[in-house]
Amino acid sequence: MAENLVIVESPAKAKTIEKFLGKDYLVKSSYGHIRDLAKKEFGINIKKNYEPHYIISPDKKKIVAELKKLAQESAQVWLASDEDREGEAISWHLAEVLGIPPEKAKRIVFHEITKEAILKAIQNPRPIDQNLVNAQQARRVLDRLVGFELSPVLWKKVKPSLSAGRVQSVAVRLLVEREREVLNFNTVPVYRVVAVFEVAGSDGKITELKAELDKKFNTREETMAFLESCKVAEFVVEGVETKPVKKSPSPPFTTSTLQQEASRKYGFSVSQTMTIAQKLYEGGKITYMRTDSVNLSDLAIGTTKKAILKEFGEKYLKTRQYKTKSRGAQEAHEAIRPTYMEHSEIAGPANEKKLYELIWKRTIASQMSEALLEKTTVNIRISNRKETLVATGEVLLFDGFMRVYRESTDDENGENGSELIPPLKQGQALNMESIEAMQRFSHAPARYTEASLVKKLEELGIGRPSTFAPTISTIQTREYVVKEDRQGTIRTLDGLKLKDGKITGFIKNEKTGFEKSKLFPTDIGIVVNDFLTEHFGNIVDFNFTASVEEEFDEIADGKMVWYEMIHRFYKPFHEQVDLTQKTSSRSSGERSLGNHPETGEPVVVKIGRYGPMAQIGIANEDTKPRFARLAKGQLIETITIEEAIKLFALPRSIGDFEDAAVTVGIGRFGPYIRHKSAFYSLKKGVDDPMTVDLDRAMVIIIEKRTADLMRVIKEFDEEPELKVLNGRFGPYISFKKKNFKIPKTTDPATLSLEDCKALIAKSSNDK
DNA sequence: CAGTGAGCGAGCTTCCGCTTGACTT
Repeated sequence: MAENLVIVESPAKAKTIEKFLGKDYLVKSSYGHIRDLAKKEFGINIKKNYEPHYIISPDKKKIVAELKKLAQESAQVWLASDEDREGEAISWHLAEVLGIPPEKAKRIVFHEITKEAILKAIQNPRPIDQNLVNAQQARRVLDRLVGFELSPVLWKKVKPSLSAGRVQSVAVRLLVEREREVLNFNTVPVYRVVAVFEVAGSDGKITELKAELDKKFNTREETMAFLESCKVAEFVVEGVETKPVKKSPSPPFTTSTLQQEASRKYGFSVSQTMTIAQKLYEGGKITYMRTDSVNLSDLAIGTTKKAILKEFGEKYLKTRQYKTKSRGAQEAHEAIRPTYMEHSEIAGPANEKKLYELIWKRTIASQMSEALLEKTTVNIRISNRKETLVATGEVLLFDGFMRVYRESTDDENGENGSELIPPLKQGQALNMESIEAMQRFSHAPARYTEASLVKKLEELGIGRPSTFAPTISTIQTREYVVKEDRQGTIRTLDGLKLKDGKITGFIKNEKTGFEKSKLFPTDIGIVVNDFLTEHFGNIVDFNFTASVEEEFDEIADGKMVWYEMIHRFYKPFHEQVDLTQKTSSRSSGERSLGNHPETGEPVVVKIGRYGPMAQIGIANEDTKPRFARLAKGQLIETITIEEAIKLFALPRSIGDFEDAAVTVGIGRFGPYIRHKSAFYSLKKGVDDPMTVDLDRAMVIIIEKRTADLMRVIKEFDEEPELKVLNGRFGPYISFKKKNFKIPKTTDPATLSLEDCKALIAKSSNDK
């Protein structure tokens, strides 16, 4: 039996550390937190100074029992969870559960997984920092109180099963506010003018020089007048300015910057990025992937330096240490970097290779020289106008870090003046080749992607590296938000061109409103957000987290008592919850669209029991209202009365087949055909429910019937409720609406009724 | 799975932050 038991948070970390420590040390992992607040009565005794009631999480019972046993058998237990608020609390919970008095606990911390760092940590144990633990308890209790008091208000006032919380509700608010900015954006066209000049070099070769006018015109008339004057104008170089520009590399990856870059460069969702990174981490290929630190260990900087010298030479080397700038960072780990910098690539699945290379390049680049550019600006005077034409160009003098890595931006229509400027002298007259004026529309702020929302949350200090991906998925599973593509429309732009003394008009088409994998708030998201901002504005305030974080820091410094801080927050908050429960009315987001043009009945849209819907007419003794669900992409806030009325064209009857009526409608899962009480989905992008005809419907019905036949591997006359079917995950047994697995070694076609029943019985016994 | 659109109303839902697998119909 080992003399020493070391407990860390992550099993992969345990494996690595065990190698450094040798035989006398057994290194185990707690798999994160082992206890949490009970669910009953908040798990908090509000009357008794908010005393938390912790229980061992069900999925941790096994590991806790194992750790308990090992702790008893060991002479010493080293608590080596991360050095931050949560890590300190994990150690404290472990000490409590394993029966170690906190003052006797051997708490050790290290920020990098190297032999030196760990041996040093072992030599410097300390007691558990109770103040830091209390800061964590305050954080935990506050989040529970907010979440478990606000959510039930929503169940009562909006819809059951909804949720609210310090983090998710702000995330939704950001999306709702951005959506409104986009929808209310007033786009205005202006004319942008670009002139092309021909410049002869010393060798007689002609190069083009493009210059943009420093003014944009609002009307066609103004633009025409400008071009008219250019017909007779002379163009002279007024000034040439060149200045050197340095570009520095970005710091190494944190969780949030990795999610952003993987999204921009490869289109990965944030959870996809985290799953791939987890694989790389478990395989020992990268350091820990949930971090807010940009710090690199000395060892890492050393090996990075070596790799740069070997691949690119001394000219490209410039080592540096970066400082974290994000709010509330706790820096328990290093930045995300390759474990071994000498491996510029790895073997494995394509996505893992891609992400690894991205991390490798980013890390390498962070220790490379700045890129040197020369930026040139040329001002060109127009003899008969006061406006100036400006040409800008950039020349790369030394690539530096850009040789391996360039960061992408969220701005898709980024236009960089990176053209080469021919040598020019002040006072030089230029030969105008043509001038083009093109309409350009101002565009609304961009909608958030998953990754850009994470970026924003991090800027506001809301959420942690371990919760960014789960938060993004929570707001989607609650259906506050959908991730979607939008087709967009074509818009026609007006253009004017001056060439050879003549002005001609032309048009150009441009795609607008096109969106790819963007987050859109739903009606539920909007209604919940408006309700929360109206009644609990302080909780969904963008600075709420930042201000409570300041108080948590005070608690951690021993300058504030944690439950007193909670009390100051809870008292007014709870009163507000009570007041809202009692006085506010139900919130359905109802919006009146006016009256039906033919029948005069009122048309309204609101959230009903089954989601957003339109209603024509009101319920009373003689009239019954009609209902229709809103289509995908339609919002209560923006739908027009015409669009709403159109929804009532469905379901429509399209004829008879096999002596039964065939109808077409749109349901919760999209457009469908209904025939003899069976449903058949319409093909996405192929069939339109408004135009689909009987012939096409018959084809769909027959296709579905054949597909269903193929699905059946075996049926039994004696037991019609039992079937062997082919499903998404392979063959399975279906019995009384329940499904059962078939062992992979068994050929499903050979199963007898008895075999199936045996498999069902076996599966039931396992549970 | 998809149709519906009220108030007889059981019992349930829910937070954030640490960690990984389990395992889908």
